[in-house]
Amino acid sequence: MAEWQRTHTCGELRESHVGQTVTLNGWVLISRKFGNQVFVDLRDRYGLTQVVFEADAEELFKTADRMGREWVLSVTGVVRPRVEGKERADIATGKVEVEAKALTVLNHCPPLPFSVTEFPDEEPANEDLRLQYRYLDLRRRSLQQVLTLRHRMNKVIRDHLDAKGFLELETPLLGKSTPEGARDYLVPSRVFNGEFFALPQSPQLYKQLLMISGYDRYFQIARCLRDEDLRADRQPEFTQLDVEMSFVERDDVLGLMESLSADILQKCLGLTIPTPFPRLKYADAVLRYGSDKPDLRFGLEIVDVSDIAGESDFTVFKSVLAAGGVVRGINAKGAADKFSNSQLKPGGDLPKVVEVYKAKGLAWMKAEGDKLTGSIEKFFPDAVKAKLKERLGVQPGDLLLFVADKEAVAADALGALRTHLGSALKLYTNWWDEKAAWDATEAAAAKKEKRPARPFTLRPEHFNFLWVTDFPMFGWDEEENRWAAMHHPFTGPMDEDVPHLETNPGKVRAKAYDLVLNGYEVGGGSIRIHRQDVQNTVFKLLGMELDEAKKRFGFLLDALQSGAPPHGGIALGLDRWCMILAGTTNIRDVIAFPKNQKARDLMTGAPALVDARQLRDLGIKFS
RNA sequence: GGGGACGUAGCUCAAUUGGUUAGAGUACCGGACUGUCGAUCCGGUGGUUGCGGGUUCGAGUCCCGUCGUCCUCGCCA
Repeated sequence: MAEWQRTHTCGELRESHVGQTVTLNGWVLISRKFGNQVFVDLRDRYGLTQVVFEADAEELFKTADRMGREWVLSVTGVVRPRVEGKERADIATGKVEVEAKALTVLNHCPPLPFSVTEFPDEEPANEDLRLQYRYLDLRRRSLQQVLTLRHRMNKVIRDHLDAKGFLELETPLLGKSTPEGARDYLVPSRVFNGEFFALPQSPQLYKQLLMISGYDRYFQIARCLRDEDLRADRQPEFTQLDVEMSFVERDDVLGLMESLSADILQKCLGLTIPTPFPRLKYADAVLRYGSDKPDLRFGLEIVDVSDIAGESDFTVFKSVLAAGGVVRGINAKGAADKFSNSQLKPGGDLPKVVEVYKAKGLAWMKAEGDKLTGSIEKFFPDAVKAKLKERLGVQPGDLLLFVADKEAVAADALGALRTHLGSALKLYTNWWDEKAAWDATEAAAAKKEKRPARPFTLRPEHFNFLWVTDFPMFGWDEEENRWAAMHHPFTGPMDEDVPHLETNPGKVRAKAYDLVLNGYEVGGGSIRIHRQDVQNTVFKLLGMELDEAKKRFGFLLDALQSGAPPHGGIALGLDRWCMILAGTTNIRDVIAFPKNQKARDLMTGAPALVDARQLRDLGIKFS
């Protein structure tokens, strides 16, 4: 062992180590000169230890006085208790310090573009700067904690599935482009000029083939790649827990995921969450919450009032209904005085929320005493008002909001409005907001009372799981003027809907399910088609003639008639899981080296131009 | 492809209605200091206001263009 190598980590020393000579390796978080001592906080990912350089050790003292932040040190010294009354309750090593006897400066460090040290009241540097110097950003305590959490989550998953007999199997990255779904990232072949591999959007086809091969319980923590526009919760490459099982029905998959989810929350966060999770059919989710991934931490349900609106004299409502649209509303209980007229009128906060989804406007009424008021009230006869009040459960002080539009527009708009209202009216809070408030007050109190700060306690209700089931099998693609698979073309139809496949595809429901956590889609899967004839019918419906399907998926069609067992599975979006468990709303915060919003890596600069020679080898020319 | 927000010192931000030499905190450099711990105190360095053009006696501020970042609709089976 080299003489500078550590004997302990920076988070390890306690009173029991007093008197021992130890060697620590780490980074200088900060150093403070005060009279005859230089105090250096030495940091590694395990913690923080105070190292003291005394003035009588002249050479050491002089070097220590010159040291800057982020120098890399090896310090050998003696563990001693801190001076009485100077112990720190808020850090694990706070009862002791190390008196330096020898120092090796392993590396210097110039002042960095931004601070690695984090303070509660300090904004972190701009994200693009942090992404450019991601290796420095990753030194920050909060990111180290997130990546540690992510490791723990992966470990729980592997242990859990291994214990249940699942095999972790790998599938290729270089595959074949498939026509359905997202845009592929393509990889040109040097050997076959003009031909391309596609990076996988998911291991979907391979895992089905593994089932046919008899590996009846498979999983993989797999990277997936999709060349589509990004969002706060989307990256071009992301990680899925991919799972597939044979000889199972839907409830087997859901049950497995419930026990896995409970295990993750137990072992990562110490939380016991109730199982089984509630289930909601897709049609109900869209009708009552305006979303296929509703956040059920709060109520505020959407109510259809089309029939009642038809009895009013309000031409806006009546013309929408005549055109086949719907009128739906939300009763924001007790919110009549929470929004000003300027927030409600066209161009105001609330109408803006629905306009994003192409809704033509937002109508409203307020319940003042027994009366309904507002500009559209006059179009509603008393008898119709009474029906409206009953349908929406109106009480004095309520605010009623209505959208009249095509069904899909009304659902989307009211779904977004519901989320907006839930947040604005504080019907729910994200746990990290509660934690931030707790930490601020608790830290102050703890300092005053000279005691350790009590950590924020998570509660099971901070994590609201939900299954959404019974998705439609197909959706009509307006652009391409054809049916498109809602989930993917291998999703099995519900048995009782099979007869409608060719007569009424829009009515066919799929054996598909999504897992929703706090309004985020964190998983999705289905029971697959395991019969070639059904698969052929589906391809035909999707506008793929048999020989075309054979060209694209021939291997799968052959496999399906080579003894395919009934099978199904699911994929969990682990980045989103980690994001919610870590308490952030930005997926980049839980990925070590993420891409930016335009899918560029700001640190390496990728994607980038390549040498002309590389292009020539690949047979690629740009016009 | 559309909509929105933002871009000022290394970093985080301020700068009144278009008006003096663009400020503060922090970082950095120098000094003081016998138990500091986000030390404190004193002093100092640091600016192409993203870039280009325009309006004006005068532009960080207004206009046009452009680049970049984030959020979002479309898109993402």
